[in-house]
Amino acid sequence: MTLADDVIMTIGEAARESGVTAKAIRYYESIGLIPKPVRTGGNYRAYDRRAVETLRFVHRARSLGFAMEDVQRLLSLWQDRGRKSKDVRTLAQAHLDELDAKILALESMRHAVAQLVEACHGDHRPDCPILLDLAKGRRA
Amino acid sequence: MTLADDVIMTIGEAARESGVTAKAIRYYESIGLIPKPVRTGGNYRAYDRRAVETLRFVHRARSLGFAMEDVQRLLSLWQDRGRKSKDVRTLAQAHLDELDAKILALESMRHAVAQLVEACHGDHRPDCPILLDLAKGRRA
DNA sequence: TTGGACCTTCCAGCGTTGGGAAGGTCAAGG
DNA sequence: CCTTGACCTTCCCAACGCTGGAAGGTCCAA
Repeated sequence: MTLADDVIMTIGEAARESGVTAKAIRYYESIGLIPKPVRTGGNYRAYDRRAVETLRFVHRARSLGFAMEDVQRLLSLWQDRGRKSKDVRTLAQAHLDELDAKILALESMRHAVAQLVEACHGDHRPDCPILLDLAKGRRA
Repeated sequence: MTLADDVIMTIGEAARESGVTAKAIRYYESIGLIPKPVRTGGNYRAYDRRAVETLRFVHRARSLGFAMEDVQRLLSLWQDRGRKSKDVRTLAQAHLDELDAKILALESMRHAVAQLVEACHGDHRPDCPILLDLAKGRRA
């Protein structure tokens, strides 16, 4: 146990514990992704262990590339005891498909750019197949 | 020759010829990526063959994933007769490295998400390794 | 009491368009 | 000549997911 059950943190501490910046935490709150925390006498946001766990959940989901909308749905499913794992899996599978599409697009670009780089001798002379390609559009 | 030397086009025609939308052409002009075209009596932008070639150049560069800043530099190099092909190649190589980095990052995500999807049986039951992972942070 | 580290809210901006409103221009057809 | 409709103009807003900064309040320790 790193955290006791009754620990109350400021936004800065919650940020360090969760990996989400304080700015981002306020932003998540503003868009309704996470609930509004209670406030201290000095109007500071006060986070408990549970809130920090939620933040960590969000942080991990974001780091896996899930869009905010997906994170919202994942959070709902997480908190829904009656969820069907199928719904979670479907969401993740859709994200996987998106990742694949992005990777394919990037690899296609990578291939084309790599060919151009290879074709260019890269010396002091002005002749350059890269510029010729961009200008005329020859795709080998 | 598809285009005669003295053809003058409206923004819509230039858009169709170049692959860049009219909206994007105006944007490129607003940020100084392309020069301001002359205007007709009715205040319409008038593009000649050269301008459309430039737009096509931009379009191809963008489609290869070059950032606007890079496109700007590529345009300059293109128009510089005294350029060194080395400079062009260096730019393209840097972009290639960026593409590789992005692909690696996405593939790392893809790997993690794929594992989660595989681990989840995806039926009517609520138990779901995906949510467990996001919550507890176990990365296999 | 003073300093400095933290917190607060609000506003603005990043990049690359796309959408849409409100209005001007132009060519063709009646 | 007038209308129609396709095109053009400028301008502002939305998207994404935050980040930065300004102006000011709170808290703790020396």
